Amino acid sequence: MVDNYTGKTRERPYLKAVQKLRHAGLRPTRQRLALAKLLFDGPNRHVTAESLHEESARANINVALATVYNSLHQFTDAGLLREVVVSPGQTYFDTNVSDHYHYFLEKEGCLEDIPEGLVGIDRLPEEPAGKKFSRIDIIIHVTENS
Amino acid sequence: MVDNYTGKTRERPYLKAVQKLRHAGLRPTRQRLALAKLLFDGPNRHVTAESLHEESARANINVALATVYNSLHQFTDAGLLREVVVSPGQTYFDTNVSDHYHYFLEKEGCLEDIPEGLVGIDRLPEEPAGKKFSRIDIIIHVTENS
DNA sequence: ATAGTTGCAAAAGTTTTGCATTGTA
DNA sequence: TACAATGCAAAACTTTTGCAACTAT
Repeated sequence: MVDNYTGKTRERPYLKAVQKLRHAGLRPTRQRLALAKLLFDGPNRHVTAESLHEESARANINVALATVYNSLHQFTDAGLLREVVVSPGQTYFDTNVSDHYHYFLEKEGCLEDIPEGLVGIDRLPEEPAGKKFSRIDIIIHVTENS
Repeated sequence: MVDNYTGKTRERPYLKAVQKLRHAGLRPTRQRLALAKLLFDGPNRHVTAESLHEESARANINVALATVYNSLHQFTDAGLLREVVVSPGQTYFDTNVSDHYHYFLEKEGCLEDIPEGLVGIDRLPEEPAGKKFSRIDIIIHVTENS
C-alpha cells in the first residue's frame, strides 16, 4: 500500500500487527489487522466483543460483530489473548496473557489486573493422576462500602 | 393437602422446604416448593437452570424454564444458593453457600467443590478506602493430561 | 376485597454456525 | 485453476422482562 500524498509505503504502522498475526499462524486480513491494532498497539486492555465492535465502528472500521467474536476466539486460541468470564453475558478478553488475577469492579462493571505478587497462594491440592490443572482463575469482586 | 388413601395430611414431606422458603421471605408456592425440594433435600448440588428444568420435567413437575431462572435468582438473593460462572453460557448454582472454591472438570463439563483447607491464600491486596472485597472466586480448571 | 407477588410467553441479549465470497499458491 | 480460509447473515442459545393471573392477608 502506498500513501497517496507522500508516495511512501504505509505498511510500517501495521508491521508489528502483521508480524504478530503471522507468527500466530493467522492470515493478516484487513479485519484482523484493524482489530489487532486496536488491541495490541498500546498498553494492556480488557475488552468485550461488544466494546471492541463499538470501538471499531467509531474508528470507521467495518467489521461484523460475529467477526469480532470469531477473531477474539482465534486470537485467544493462538495465545494472544486470555478469556475472562465474570458473570453470564460478561466475557472479557485480556491482552495480558501472563499468569495473573483480576479485580472486578461491580459499580463500573470493568476488570482490572491485580498487580503481580499481591495475591499469594501457599497451598494447592494435588493434581489427580492423569489430570492437570490447566488454569487457575481468581476474581476478586470489589464493591462500594455500604 | 390431604392424601386420598390415608386421609392424613401430606404437608410433612415439604415442611423443611416450606420453612426454608418462609425464613428466606419467599412465599412457598407450588413451583418454588418443588424446586426447593429438588435442590435442598439431600447432599449439596451444582445445577444449571437447564439441568434443573430437565430434572423437574422428569419428576413430572410443570415449571417454565423462565420460572426456574427466576427462582434460582430469588434463592440466590435470599442467600440459599451461590452463583458460579465458569464460561459464557455456563452458570451454575451451588447449594453450598459457605466460603469455598471450585474445580471445573473440562471434560465432564461439571463443577466440584474443593474440600475446605486444600487451597490456602496467604496474601491479599489491601481493600481500597471506601471499597470492600465482596467475594473471591477461585476456579481451578482440570483437564486430562496430554 | 386488594395490594403485592408470581409465573410464564415473549423479547432481548449473547454467541455460534453455515456458506457464499475472497484470498492464496 | 483449485483449494483452503474468511467474513458475516442468519440461526441458536441463554437470560430477562412485562403483564395477566394468582395469593395471602
